[in-house]
Amino acid sequence: MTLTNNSKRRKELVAIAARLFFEQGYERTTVRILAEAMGIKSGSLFHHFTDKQAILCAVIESGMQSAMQIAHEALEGVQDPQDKLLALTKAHLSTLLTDRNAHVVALYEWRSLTPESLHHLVGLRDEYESLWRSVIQECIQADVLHGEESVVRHFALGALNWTVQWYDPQGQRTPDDLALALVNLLMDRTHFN
Amino acid sequence: MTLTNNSKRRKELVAIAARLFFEQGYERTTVRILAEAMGIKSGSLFHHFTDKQAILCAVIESGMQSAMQIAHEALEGVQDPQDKLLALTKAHLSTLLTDRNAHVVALYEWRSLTPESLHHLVGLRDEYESLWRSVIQECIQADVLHGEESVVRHFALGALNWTVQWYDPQGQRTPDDLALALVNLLMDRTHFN
DNA sequence: GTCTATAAAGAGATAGAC
DNA sequence: GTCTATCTCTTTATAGAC
Repeated sequence: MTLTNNSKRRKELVAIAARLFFEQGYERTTVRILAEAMGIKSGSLFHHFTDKQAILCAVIESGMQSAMQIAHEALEGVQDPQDKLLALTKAHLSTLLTDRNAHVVALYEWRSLTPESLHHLVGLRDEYESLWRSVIQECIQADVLHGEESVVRHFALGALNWTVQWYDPQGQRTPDDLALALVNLLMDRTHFN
Repeated sequence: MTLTNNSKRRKELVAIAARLFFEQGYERTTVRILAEAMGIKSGSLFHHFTDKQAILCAVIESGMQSAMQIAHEALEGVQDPQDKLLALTKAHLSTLLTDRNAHVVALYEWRSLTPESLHHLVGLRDEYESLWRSVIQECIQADVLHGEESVVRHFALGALNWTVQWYDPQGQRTPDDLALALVNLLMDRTHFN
């Protein structure tokens, strides 16, 4: 019951781990710190997860899945390519900056995964990137964006993923403001207000 | 002689540490691994550095200084705001992707610094960002870039800093190609070829 | 499912000889 | 400046009782 358990309790534990991995980084977060935050002793942790790395894997899986779900919801019913790009950008920043945990860990801590876990998760990552690929391709074909798709996509996602390094949730700008600013920067002249 | 030693030997050791921190991350690189790569025993390491974190500090300092120096050289004699932006972008990608070590560590491993080291290095970082601030401000005033300076700067640097996550040195694109692509993406329509 | 207790390994760092 | 030897502490993980 350890590997494929999606009980409410397990989700709580994964959420707590996500918060700590986000705040301190995976390597610096010990199993004792994790257990204490979960209200249990460190030995009990290994009843829920086979090892520490499995916790990271669960956090990253949860981060990718929530990013994917919110992105799909954001795109629902949207037709115009530029509107799609804005919606996708807002969705991405929303999971990154509002619920600043699992998605951030998914972006920054993949190096600590075992090859097996990486192999398991790489499909999710590719699925998410495919969403971006198709929307950016549409924008290029509609002539509102210019450049090679893969380069534009990597630059856009880089600009977004780096926001976690400088964004201040207490500041005056909302994630949606930032999304608008990026899309306006990438496209010729201002199209949105 | 440990703290303020810039001998050739010390620079070699810092360069080796930079490579390992870049490849495996700071936390996962043990002092034994460092020492082995340096051709000495782990005990000898502490003749050169007070502790492990001091090695990281030296690596980051070296990364910031080389980024700064190359940026200054790139800007020398350049007058046009767009040309300055392109030069600065090329310089940044050059230190990040060609000599893929100390500058990358400087960007990604600041969380493992002690408050004292951070305080020591934050001035260097601010100095480097000021270069970017002034060039982007010039571009906005010259009407070739649009938006708030700080937002544009963070997005541009984010897009650049994220390249280390996906750039393939064996691929067909050079760092200079990428720099051109980014500047063209940020500015209205294509200005450079 | 959680506890206590602890094994086993690895980490950073030190001391003193050469 | 490097070595050997080792200390001390922390880490992940396990075993068995409750």
